Amino acid sequence: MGAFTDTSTDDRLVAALRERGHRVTSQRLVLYRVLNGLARHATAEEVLRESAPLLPGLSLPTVYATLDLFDRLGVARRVDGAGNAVLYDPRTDPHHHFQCRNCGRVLDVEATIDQRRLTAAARAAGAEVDTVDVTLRGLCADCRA
Amino acid sequence: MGAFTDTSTDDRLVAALRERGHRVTSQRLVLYRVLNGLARHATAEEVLRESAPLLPGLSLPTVYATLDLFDRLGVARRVDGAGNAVLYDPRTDPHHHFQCRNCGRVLDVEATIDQRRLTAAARAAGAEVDTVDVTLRGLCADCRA
DNA sequence: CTTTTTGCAAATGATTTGCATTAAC
DNA sequence: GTTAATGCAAATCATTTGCAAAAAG
Repeated sequence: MGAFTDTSTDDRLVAALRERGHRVTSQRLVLYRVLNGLARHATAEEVLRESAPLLPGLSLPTVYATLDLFDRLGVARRVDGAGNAVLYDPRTDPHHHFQCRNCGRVLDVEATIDQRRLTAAARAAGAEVDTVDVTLRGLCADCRA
Repeated sequence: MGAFTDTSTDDRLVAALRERGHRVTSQRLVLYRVLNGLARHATAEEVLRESAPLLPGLSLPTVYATLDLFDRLGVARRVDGAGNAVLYDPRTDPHHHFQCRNCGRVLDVEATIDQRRLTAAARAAGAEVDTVDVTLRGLCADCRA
């Protein structure tokens, strides 16, 4: 069995797609497996590169559309890298990110914050908050050396 | 006296420039006054538009370079808008941002968080943290209607 | 004088769009 | 059958780069 062919998590994607009336396509299934198989933040280009052998003819516009759909469905997270390409994160559990100012690398930060005062302040301004993204910036271990 | 000609805050910029060995130029002074005069998040294009009458011949590359310098000097903040153009924020006091998923507008969030556990987690991974950016996302008051 | 900063024109590169074709349902 | 999803080629657009001229110290 090759890499990125595990189907054990398909159910979550299929359920999310059906719930919102989206179609279940082979592109969506494969991209979902690939992103989860990579188990790290990846760019659309990287996901395409890993998926191409499994889906001949797969195009970059489809990868972008699909990964953005995953973000909207809540089965992946879009991570906006300052200036750099957008990353897609297979993790959907609570965590945050550190981005190196020098090399651009993004690391997971295994800590959460109390968001109540933040969301309360935004709600006071009439806004409806659905996510809170926290990005720490600085120098990673490698770039400090 | 026209708009954006107040010189009362020049000292802060001049001190920051001198401290790091950068030159004091009319472009830097004017852009700093304009950004502070706008008193809100602005794109490089917007800053150029407001500054052009005061600095004939001012170019967009200079505006980008200058605003990024302000961010590095700590006299302004760079705010990365998801997908949209980067914004530059004249405020440097502690606050966070809300960005509308629909119209892209960025609002200030007048609340702070306890960053200790976040920075501790990043430091545990060998990283040196210098800033913590928090962005809330959702729908603004206008777009909810 | 020396070195940084600027302006201009052109390049870059990630992301998106229009449209005809294909595949889900 | 209908409608959404895909692939392709081309467009978009914020941002950056190379380089000669101008300005700061």
